[in-house]
Amino acid sequence: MPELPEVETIVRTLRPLVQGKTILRAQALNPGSVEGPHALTALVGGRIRELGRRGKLALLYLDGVAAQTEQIDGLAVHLKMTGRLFVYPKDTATGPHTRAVLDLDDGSRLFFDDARKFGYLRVLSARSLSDWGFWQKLGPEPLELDATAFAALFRHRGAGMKSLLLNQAVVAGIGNIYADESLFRAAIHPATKGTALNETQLRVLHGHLVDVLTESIEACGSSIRDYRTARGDAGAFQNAFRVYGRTGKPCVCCGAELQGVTVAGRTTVFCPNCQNQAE
DNA sequence: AGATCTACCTGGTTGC
DNA sequence: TGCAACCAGGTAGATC
Repeated sequence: MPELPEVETIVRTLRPLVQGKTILRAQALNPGSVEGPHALTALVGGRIRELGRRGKLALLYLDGVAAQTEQIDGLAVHLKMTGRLFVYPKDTATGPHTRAVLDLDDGSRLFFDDARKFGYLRVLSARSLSDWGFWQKLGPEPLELDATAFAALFRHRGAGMKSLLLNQAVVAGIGNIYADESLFRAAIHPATKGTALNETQLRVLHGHLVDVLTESIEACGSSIRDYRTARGDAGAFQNAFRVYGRTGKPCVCCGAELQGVTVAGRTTVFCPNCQNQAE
């Protein structure tokens, strides 16, 4: 389940494989995997200038493409649960879960594989972005915020912290894993309202969130099931989880049994002893 | 405003 | 062995 560190790792491993190459052919094997006003074929002729990331979106920026009268700026990819981006050698056959293929001018093939079809590709243009509510509402990048700016996002929010961290309009790129891990490290109960936390507690949370994201990026992300880097390697950060996926196991700090509950519609794991419920 | 529920989708796991 | 039930989870949209 790619969140910010996994998408960042994919972008970093993909960059040397595709940067500078030109897209000769673009096919959507599953039409439902392409969103927005443009067909995937609008990318043909574009040269991949740079790769980037925004929240959980991987971004390919293109030079030199215009579809009809519109300038095409690039491609956004949301991997959701099971999406993967892989570069294969010339003539590699598509697999049962390949949803889209970009053929590059050196013969290599960039596959978008997605078993569950939750993920999508979206061709970017001025029109495509202005139509895209999710993009327009995306909150700031957590690794680009200082503690003061981070705290300001939550201070006046009445919703629970877990729900706020998962809300991409509040802060971008956090999913279930890093929400649980950062709340545990900060000793904050997932249901604590933003308004119930003081400036110091929010600053502490910011520090732990930055740590957890940075450590995970250094470990090339967390591989639970499907996630792989663009080179096909598994990440290693799953070995550093303190709460995620550890329901019923002892807390690494106090030994209490970790509790699994549903918060904000998600499986949530926390330590009932270390993470006190604030009012 | 916030919480909760449902839909989307299907491979993997669990239970009988 | 076979198969049904259930789970994982990000986002959109509806409802309370």
